[in-house]
Amino acid sequence: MLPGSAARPSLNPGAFILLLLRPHICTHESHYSQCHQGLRPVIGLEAGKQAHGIAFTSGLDSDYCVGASLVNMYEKCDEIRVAHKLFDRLPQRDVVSWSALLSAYARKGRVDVTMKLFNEMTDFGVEPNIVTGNGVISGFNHNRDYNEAVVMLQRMHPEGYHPDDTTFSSVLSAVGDLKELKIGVQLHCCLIKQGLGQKRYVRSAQVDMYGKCACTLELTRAFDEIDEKDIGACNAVTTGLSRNGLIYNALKAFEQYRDQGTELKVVTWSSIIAGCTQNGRDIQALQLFERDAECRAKAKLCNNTLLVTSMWNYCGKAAQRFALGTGIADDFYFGSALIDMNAKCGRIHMSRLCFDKMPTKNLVCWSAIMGGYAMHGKTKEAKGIFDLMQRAGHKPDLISFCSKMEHYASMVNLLGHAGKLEQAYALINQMPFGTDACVWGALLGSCRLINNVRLGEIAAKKLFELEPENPGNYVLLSNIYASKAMWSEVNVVRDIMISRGLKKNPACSWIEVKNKVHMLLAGDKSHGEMPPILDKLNELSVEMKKAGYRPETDFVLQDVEEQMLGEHSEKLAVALGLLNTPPGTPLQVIKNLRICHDCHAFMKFISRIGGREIFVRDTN
DNA sequence: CTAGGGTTAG
Repeated sequence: MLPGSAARPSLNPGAFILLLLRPHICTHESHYSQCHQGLRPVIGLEAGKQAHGIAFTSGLDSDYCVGASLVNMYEKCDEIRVAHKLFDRLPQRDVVSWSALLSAYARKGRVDVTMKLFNEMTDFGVEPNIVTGNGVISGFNHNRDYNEAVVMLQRMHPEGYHPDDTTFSSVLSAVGDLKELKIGVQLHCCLIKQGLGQKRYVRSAQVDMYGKCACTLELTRAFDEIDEKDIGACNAVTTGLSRNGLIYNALKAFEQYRDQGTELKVVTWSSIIAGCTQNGRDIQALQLFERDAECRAKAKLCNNTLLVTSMWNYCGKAAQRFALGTGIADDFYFGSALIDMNAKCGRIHMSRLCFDKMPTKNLVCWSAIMGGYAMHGKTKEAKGIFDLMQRAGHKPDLISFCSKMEHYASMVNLLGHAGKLEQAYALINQMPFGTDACVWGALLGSCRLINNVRLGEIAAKKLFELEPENPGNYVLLSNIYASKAMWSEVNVVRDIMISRGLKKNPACSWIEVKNKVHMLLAGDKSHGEMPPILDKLNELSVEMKKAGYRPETDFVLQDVEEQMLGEHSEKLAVALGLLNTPPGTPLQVIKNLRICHDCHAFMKFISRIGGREIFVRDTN
């Protein structure tokens, strides 16, 4: 929305346009302070187009400064073709507009075009400068073309540009991602020689690089040598330490910094929370995130990694309320986290809303929504997103391939559940980028459904190579054998399990009721409400039988051990939820193993007769 | 005269 005071004559019109264009990336405080003179920052492509319109009608669009800014704006809004067209029409093209265009192509991963234009600009009588090179490097980094970033540095050097602090900061980051410690150390030496050793960005970039290369000693030294430890340095040391498992030290650094009283930014919080959750410190993560009494009461129960999901569910909603009010949700990282969180909590529709709301999207956002759809078995939507993403010019990377893997896995699941095992197997063989455990796991699970020994053995063989430590695969295969009374094969699989020291994970489900998380083990007598839960289940099974429901006896065999102990844990959790929440409340259950067919039928039935939304997810 | 392009941490 354009501010009403747009035509305010006291403002220099050129400056006004710049104000309008700049804040969509909202980084410079100076712009904010200027904005406070009656102008509010505008965000997104629509606003940018309006600004372009005003520039056009006032004839300012031919100004070469405004032009360069417009090129930049269109690129940041993911409209590189418009940006290039605008560039071509600029009456005057100087090093700044060239640089804007170059970094635009670099950000898109168009290495060829970038380098072609880089060579071409001299023919037009415009000499690239250090900022041009830095822009290209930054663009490559942004697109995770780290190798290209390093190559660009090497290219700049003989051409007589002296790398500056910006160059070193971004190249160090790239080198870290490449884990090229040797180059990192060389750069460290170079920058000291050039007297850039005390620059702020360079310092935290060094800490970051050593962290990414797993050199915690050097990391700590680099951090200690920083005289003025600012927020960037602290974020770098925190992530660097927790990324290498030194979560205790990371927390210490974080707390030291927090207690200085300086304002913490979203990245600081998210990095320490990510550090905690990745290192099994869920409770700390929870406490850090929300020091709320209610939440802490819950934290006492939260001593299991799986409960992170539940924590996100609770904290995530609060975070979302906060984020949507402040515009933080538009941030790539936060936005992606919201998309991911909502999907994991069964709110795929909300994920899509968050995704659609983001004014500009990067690869991570696309991957998050695609992964969400894949997670929910919505293969058509996932595929649609994948195609849209490519049309939007994003090169799928490892993460999108992982999502794509999940997408394939859910296709395999769908085919398998429809009894089309051969087709599922054929699909796996056609996968263009190799396979992984989740795809084979889907096939094995499907084989168990209809007890197909031949394909089950193929899938299991792959899985035993890919994840020899996962007991679930052995159990599934032995169950397939058991269903066909192939007892000697059952014993062989059991023996392998024993010889590898693997035990079947005990089945366990979690449910959140009245802000408390309850853990239910099959046949667990320690839960205080077990008698009413069992009564409720009896009552339900009577109703179900009346409605013509017959338990699928074969599948009861599936988890003989769990069955012997009593009711499956997810049934217990649902019964607890039914007893303790008003009618119509949705129930969310998390289970550590896969849900069995019988329980699935049970859930569907309860959902129908009780008019409840029931959401059960496993650990994947 | 100035403005416009590039800097780290999840």
